[in-house]
Amino acid sequence: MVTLKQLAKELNVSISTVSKALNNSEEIGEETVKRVKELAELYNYKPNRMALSLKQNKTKTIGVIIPNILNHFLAKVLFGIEREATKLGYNIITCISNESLETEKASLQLLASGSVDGFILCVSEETQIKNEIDHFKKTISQGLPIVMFDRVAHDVMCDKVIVDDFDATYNATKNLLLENRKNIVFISNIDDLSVGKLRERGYNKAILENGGQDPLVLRIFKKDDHQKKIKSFFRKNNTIDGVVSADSSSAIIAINSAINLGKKVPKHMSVIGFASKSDSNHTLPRLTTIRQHAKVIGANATQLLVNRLQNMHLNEDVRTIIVKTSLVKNKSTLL
Amino acid sequence: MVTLKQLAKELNVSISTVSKALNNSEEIGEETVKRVKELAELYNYKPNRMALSLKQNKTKTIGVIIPNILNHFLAKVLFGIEREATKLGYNIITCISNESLETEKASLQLLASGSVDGFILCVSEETQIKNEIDHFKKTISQGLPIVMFDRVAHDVMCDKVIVDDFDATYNATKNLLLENRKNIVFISNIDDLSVGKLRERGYNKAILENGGQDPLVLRIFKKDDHQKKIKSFFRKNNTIDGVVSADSSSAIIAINSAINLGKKVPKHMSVIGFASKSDSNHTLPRLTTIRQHAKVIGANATQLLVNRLQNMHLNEDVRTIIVKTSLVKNKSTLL
DNA sequence: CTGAAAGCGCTAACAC
DNA sequence: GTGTTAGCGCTTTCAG
Repeated sequence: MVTLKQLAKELNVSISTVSKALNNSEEIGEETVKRVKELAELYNYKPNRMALSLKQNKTKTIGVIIPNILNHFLAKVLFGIEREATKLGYNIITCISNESLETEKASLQLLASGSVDGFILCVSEETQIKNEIDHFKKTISQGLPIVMFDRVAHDVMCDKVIVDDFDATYNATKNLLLENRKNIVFISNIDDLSVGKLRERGYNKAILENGGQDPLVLRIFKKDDHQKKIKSFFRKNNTIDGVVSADSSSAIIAINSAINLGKKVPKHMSVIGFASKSDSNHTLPRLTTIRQHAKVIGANATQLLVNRLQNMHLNEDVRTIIVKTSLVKNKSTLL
Repeated sequence: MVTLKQLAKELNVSISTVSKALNNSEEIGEETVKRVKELAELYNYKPNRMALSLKQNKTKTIGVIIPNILNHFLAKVLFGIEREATKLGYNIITCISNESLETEKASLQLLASGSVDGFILCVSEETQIKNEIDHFKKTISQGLPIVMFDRVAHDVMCDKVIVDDFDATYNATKNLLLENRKNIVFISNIDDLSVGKLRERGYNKAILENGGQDPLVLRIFKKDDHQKKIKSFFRKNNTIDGVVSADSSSAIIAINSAINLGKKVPKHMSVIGFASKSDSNHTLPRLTTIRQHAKVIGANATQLLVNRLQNMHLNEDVRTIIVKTSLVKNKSTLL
């Protein structure tokens, strides 16, 4: 890596002259600027980012902490964050908390010591269960803004980007009721999470408003054999004619299990689930999906953070952006 | 962020005393060390990473450039990299090339100017097609080691971690031949990639060796409607009794399409595909899968890089690690 | 127009 | 034992 010092030496000028020339300062003579720029070009000079960061006390880097990168939704948000960050001239340092509070804390700590200008994060499961928020508050009070997305800690004052989870399942369930479905089950493998709870409540509300049946919830746990659990549930509850799923995997398995049991989808059973476009290709008929617009969420979060970083002095009020889901109707439902 | 300077001032000692005390230098008096550490603890002092990086000319950060984070295999490798890097005391900066040569170049350039100590990357599709390697060579000659995984540029001298793609499909196809399948098709949506080509060749070899049929390849392109293409292929080629798939999506769609057309899997048709465990849950019967051990690949790549970083002076020979796939037999095949 | 010097936060060789 | 100083690469004020 060539430095200003080396360029200066070779050109027989001072370091500051080189620096100014490269930064198009008006102070430097035209001729000198030309000479400097040519040599810099030749040697492919790029200012050292660490030195710049140290000097300017900003890193142009965003710390991203997500609980699980193998979750397709979270990966997609990360994609959105990366793309927007790159566009705005920021890099991202990614840490994976693995749903662990300790790991989340450690990553926050580590990156807070000068590696990043701020954070975008999705709260880990353990953190949500234990309702710990001190580490977030501490980070913010150190002058590092945080933007939370999807799973957020409501008691932390910071910018947030969330999904209208409640409305999404409420509307999806309403849709199935409109199809005159009489026995709709809600399937979830994320009932520990804030968003999982919201989704369940949306379903509950729609069912209770309608009054035709009682809410019926099938909870899937990590240790379960998902296929076996769903299939045997359908076998025992033979009158199920509708499924609302809080996650994509359960929805896919639900359709395939129903077909395996000889049912026709959507003739005998309609299925709606939170999923992405590629997921919906994994069933025939294609899954009617609740889309969360993950990339938009990532982009929004990034914009919120960068905006705050660039207006730190203004001390703006915190904002919460709600990204509306949309219901993409495919062939696993009638209407 | 509290600095050494502030601690020194408050303790009425010099900056270097504080620094030495915190670094357990033998030079400093016991009493002083204690005072310093207590205050540092109180203020939660952490050395500034940028300053350290600048001083020591190493960032303890790895640049990771991957073509597409929405690809489950790549996301999983990233997960493996992150976990191993964290374990070894490194952070990762992630850039997504989006399969674009230009983006890949830009990321490499940007991070090479002092942000990272080295790179782990998977070559983008465009880069492979155009067979460009200058940017890699340049980076390496600047003193930044590169480790390539999965899709590699063979003409670049660097450490590599690859998969035995050829053997994997060769063996998988052999397996179907052992089941006495007579009309086996190879389905791929990645035939542009080096790994896609290797997988096809493995299939070809097994088929040709056997001599019962000619190789038969169905290529899926991004713009295609994958479901439609596979389903109509099966309709037109009604005697297909075996599928080897180079990607998970095609395998899943193949099974579900076959079932949709009234065939029994694996009675009438066996299917094997590259896929992960979670993918194999998306069909009933579960997909017999070729597992690539993505996390292991990520961990190996990280170890190679860190090892090289820590032994830069030794100038060791480059190494290529081949991570063997394994064939996980589920119920979409007979044997 | 150009250069010297200070300083970002830290470490380490070298005084005292 | 503790402090002074130089220097990592850069920007920027202030002198010349």
